[in-house]
Amino acid sequence: MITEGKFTKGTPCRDCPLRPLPLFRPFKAEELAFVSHFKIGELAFGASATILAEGEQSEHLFTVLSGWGFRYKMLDDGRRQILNYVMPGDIVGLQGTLMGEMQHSIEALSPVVLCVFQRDRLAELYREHPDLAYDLTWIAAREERMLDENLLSIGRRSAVERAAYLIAFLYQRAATLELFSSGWSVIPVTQQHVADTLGLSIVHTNKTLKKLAARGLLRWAEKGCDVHDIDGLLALAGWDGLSEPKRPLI
Amino acid sequence: MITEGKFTKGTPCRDCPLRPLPLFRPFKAEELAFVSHFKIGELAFGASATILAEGEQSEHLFTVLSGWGFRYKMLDDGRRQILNYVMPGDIVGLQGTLMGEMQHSIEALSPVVLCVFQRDRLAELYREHPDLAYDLTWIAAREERMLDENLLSIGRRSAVERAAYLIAFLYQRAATLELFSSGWSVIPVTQQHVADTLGLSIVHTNKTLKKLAARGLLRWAEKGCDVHDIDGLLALAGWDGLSEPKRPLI
DNA sequence: CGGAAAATTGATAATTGTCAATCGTCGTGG
DNA sequence: CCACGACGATTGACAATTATCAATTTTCCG
Repeated sequence: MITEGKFTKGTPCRDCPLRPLPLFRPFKAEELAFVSHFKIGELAFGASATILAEGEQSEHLFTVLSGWGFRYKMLDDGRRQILNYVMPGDIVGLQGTLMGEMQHSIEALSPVVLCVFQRDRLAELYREHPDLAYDLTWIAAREERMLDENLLSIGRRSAVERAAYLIAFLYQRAATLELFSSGWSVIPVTQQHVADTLGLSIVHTNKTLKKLAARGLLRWAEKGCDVHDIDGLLALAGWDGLSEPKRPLI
Repeated sequence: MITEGKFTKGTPCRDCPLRPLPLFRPFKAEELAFVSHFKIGELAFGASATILAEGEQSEHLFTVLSGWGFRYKMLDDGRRQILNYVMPGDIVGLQGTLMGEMQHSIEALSPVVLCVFQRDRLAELYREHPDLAYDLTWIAAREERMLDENLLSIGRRSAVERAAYLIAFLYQRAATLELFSSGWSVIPVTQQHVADTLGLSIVHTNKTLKKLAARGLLRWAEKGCDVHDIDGLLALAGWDGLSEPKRPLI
């Protein structure tokens, strides 16, 4: 298990594999130039590595370039709550960068590569590139929106509804990123991750997922959850699904 | 019940009653000048008025000048989840302003007065006042942090711990705003609000609060919760409490 | 005074958690 | 190639927590 990430120079932003996705809003040439300058390299982690730890002063700001991870907090006695998942295009470490210490940890679910940005230059970003500054706020507001949904789900949905919501949520996020191109759609989480996201015990989570499988909505596959019927999941959760217009990528 | 707010010219920012609080970071003269110009008036609501409704296009951006409110979402069948509370100095409507439609509603707990900002001028804020833009992002990150804590609480704490956490959280936020100057400390919520925040039923919430009262940690007073032993609540919740350095006010 | 909203209570039911195994898969070392 | 061990999934039995139902009581206000 790699805990320290491996640093490399990485690919230049102009060759960014993410930016061409239809999901992301177009980027002005000067913005691209600035971001290229803002990025100082890449950091690679293995699956289950700790990317950022609670209590750390984060020196840098990151964008996920590839891979899946999750943000979580723990209580003193070890109870863990997964707050949200991070996927390509997500910004990571912003809370820590703005407010000092990280108040949550981030762990890799699969091998993860981050773009590394120099914290010092953030002021320059705000000074010289108001559009990018706006984008940062936008991205923070988007995270808030996801957390609102999660809170609603954990607080008020039943176990089955909650599970359906979570799987549908992850499926849709990954689908818009075109992570399922290869034909099947496996979300790389264990049932323990699902349990820690839903606020349920592992045993009850297992029984709940079985119910969803019995309805033909999903199947538990090798190393994750294979979605069979996204519409069924959405209906069961009573959720409209993600409504994401074009979003910024930094 | 007032649903439409009453609009007035309001007090000029230079006489803002909030800004002098030690909680808020100092403000440069030019920032004050811009914000004065950014603010177009005030909007007053009565207790239990709907300040913003899910689905609305919000024309404006607001800062709470006085009063308590809460943000919430509902499922189709009426189940309600309170996401967070809003208090003086909090920004309201940012999600809607940035991303289009509001995805949650906001209701007043007590009479509330908002400062109203012209949405159109937001671009100008980003262009001309990078420090204020930074503050906006900072405030969004702060909200995210509070939501993280809430999520941890709802997902992983027991009913009693959850209730203790919530009351301590609200108490501390109000205390830093010096809302309890008059000697006693009553949080203006009903048990239904507590229930909808904790994700519990009203009956079980009542029994849970009784347990806290039996331990001498609080008492249910007229129109709210009177905190008797904040340290006891913090200890019971296993929570360190709010750690807020100076924060920006817009 | 009357009525409505909020708080309280006890009884009972449903949901979810805990315990204790078992099973399956997979990678490693012999 | 096979045994071993680790981790994750699965199960059944039972316990604890939380929800629901159905009153009552209390408080608040016009």
